[in-house]
Parts: sequence; structure tokens; C-alpha cells
Amino acid sequence: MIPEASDLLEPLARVVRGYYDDLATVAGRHGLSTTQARALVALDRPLSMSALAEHLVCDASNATGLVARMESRGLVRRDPAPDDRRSKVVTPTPDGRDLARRIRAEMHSVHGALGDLTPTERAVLLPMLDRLGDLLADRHRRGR
Amino acid sequence: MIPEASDLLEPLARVVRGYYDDLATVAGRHGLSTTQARALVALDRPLSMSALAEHLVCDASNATGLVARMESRGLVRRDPAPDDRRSKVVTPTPDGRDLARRIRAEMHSVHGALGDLTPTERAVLLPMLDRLGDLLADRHRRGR
DNA sequence: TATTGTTATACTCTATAACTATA
DNA sequence: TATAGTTATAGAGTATAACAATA
Repeated sequence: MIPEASDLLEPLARVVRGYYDDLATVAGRHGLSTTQARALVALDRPLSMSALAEHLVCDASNATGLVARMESRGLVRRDPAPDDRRSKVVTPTPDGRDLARRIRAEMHSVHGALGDLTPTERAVLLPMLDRLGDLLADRHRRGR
Repeated sequence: MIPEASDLLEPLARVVRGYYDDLATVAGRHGLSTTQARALVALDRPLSMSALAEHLVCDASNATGLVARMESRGLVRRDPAPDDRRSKVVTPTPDGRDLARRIRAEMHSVHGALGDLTPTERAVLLPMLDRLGDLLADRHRRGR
């Protein structure tokens, strides 16, 4: 029995749902929305406003309010870019970095489920996830 | 080299992101939010308001507005439940069913990426996704 | 002219709390 | 008393359009 692409859609959707439910739970526990949690994790490296919006796949105008709320909570800073006076660089504060680290660590359902796999299963799954992630990113980069 | 659970986190996050970006694109193309798209796909079978809210992992009060908007677009109907006069049953209209079918079919990035895998890769990945989905659902059902 | 970020606006999603009509 | 659904409210995410400052 060779599975078709469509046979994998529903199982993949279930995994995606499990991941997002866990992220939402952990983010909510710290008073963050999933968008803020995603932004904070992405800000592992400083990003301009537009680069952040691109990462979150939303309009640049949304980043203004999003970053403003995170800034007012002391999680990030917004500094003028040194090379381009139109641009701003968003950098996490030490508090922001701590929280990002905690969010990653506290995704217990995802972490635990991956830990419940046998080492052999993990060794099989890892390259498949990498490959699928590459293929999805490729298609996203081209015209979707 | 035996991968740890944490080694799989980032690859899994990439796959999740690819899936959601595709869903958002397809939903937006039809003037739906991702929540409405998820609801419409879930309504493959009629659900009560509370069952729908549970599926979407949101408060029951949200379902009221969500279904009202979908109803005003002619995608679903809200009928009194036959057995319990407090309850209502949400059913997709023919238009709603069509749109749900189209959304599933138009997730080209996900569908295409799965199709880019070799048959052997799909045969390897399918049971792993099922297993991971089961583990995530288990942990969600217990206390997260 | 084009780009970066912002503001204004409007709509949707989301949770909480209070209400109603049933059970 | 408890449950199903609704309403009211408030905060957050989202896109569009228009704008200022800069490139």
C-alpha cells in the first residue's frame, strides 16, 4: 500500500493542531498571544519592523501595534537603525530573552510527545520533517 | 547519532508554519479567516455550538459570532436540536460544503510538498505522523 | 520615485461576566 | 443546580489606505 499525498493531509493537520494548542497554552500562561510568542521567539536575533512583519506573514502596519505592546511590557526595545534613518531595529530585552527561552522550554506537550517516541522513531522522523519543511519553504518562496 | 526530542522541535515548528501559511493563504483567497476555514472543514459533520467551540479550542461565546457571520454568508444553518430545546445544530449548506471541499483541495503548498515526497518517504512518514498526532492528542486530553 | 514606519479605520478573534431558557 | 446559547464588553490581531520622513 503506497500512501497518496492526500492520505497524509489529515494526520499532518492533527500534528499541526497539537503543536498550536500547546503553543497557545504556554503563551497564555505568560499573558502572551500566540503572535507575540512567535514574535518573541523570532527575535532571537534583532530584526527591523518590516523583517518582523515578513516573518509573521502579516502587514507591516500590524507590527507597529504588536511591538508597541511588547515594548510597553518591557520585552523588546525599538532603536533607530544605524545605517538607514527610516528604519528601526527591534531587539529583545534581557527579560524578553528569558521569556523566549521559557516559552521554548515549556512546550511540554510537544516536547513530551517527541520524548515519548523511541530513539529509532526520532531518527526516522527527523530527516522527514527537515525534508518536508524544506519543500514547504520552497513552495512558499516561489508563488505558493 | 540518536536525536533528542529537542532536536526535532525546530524542524517540527517549520512544518507547522508552512502548513498554517498555506491555510491562511487559501482561506484569505475565499474571504475567510483561518478560524472560519477550520470551522467549515470541521463541519463536515453537523455539530452543536458547544461542540464546535470545543473543536476550535475557544470559548462558547465566540462560536455565536463566528457562526452568525458564516450564516449571513450562507455557508451554514443553525437549527434547533430535536432532543434538547436549549441546543442548536450547525449544518453546512451546499455552498458551505463546496467551499470546504475547495479549501481542502486548494492547499497547494501542503498538497504539493507531500506529493514531492517519494512514495517510500510517504510510506515512512505517514505512520510517524499518526503516532505523533496520537501522542499529542493524549497529552492534550490529560492535563497538557 | 520607492521604501520604512506610522496612523486611522474597520472587521474579526478572543476571553470574561452576566443573562435566558431550558434541563 | 447545572447546562446551551446569547449578549455586552474589552483587548488583540488583521488588512487597506493615506501619510511623513528618508533613500
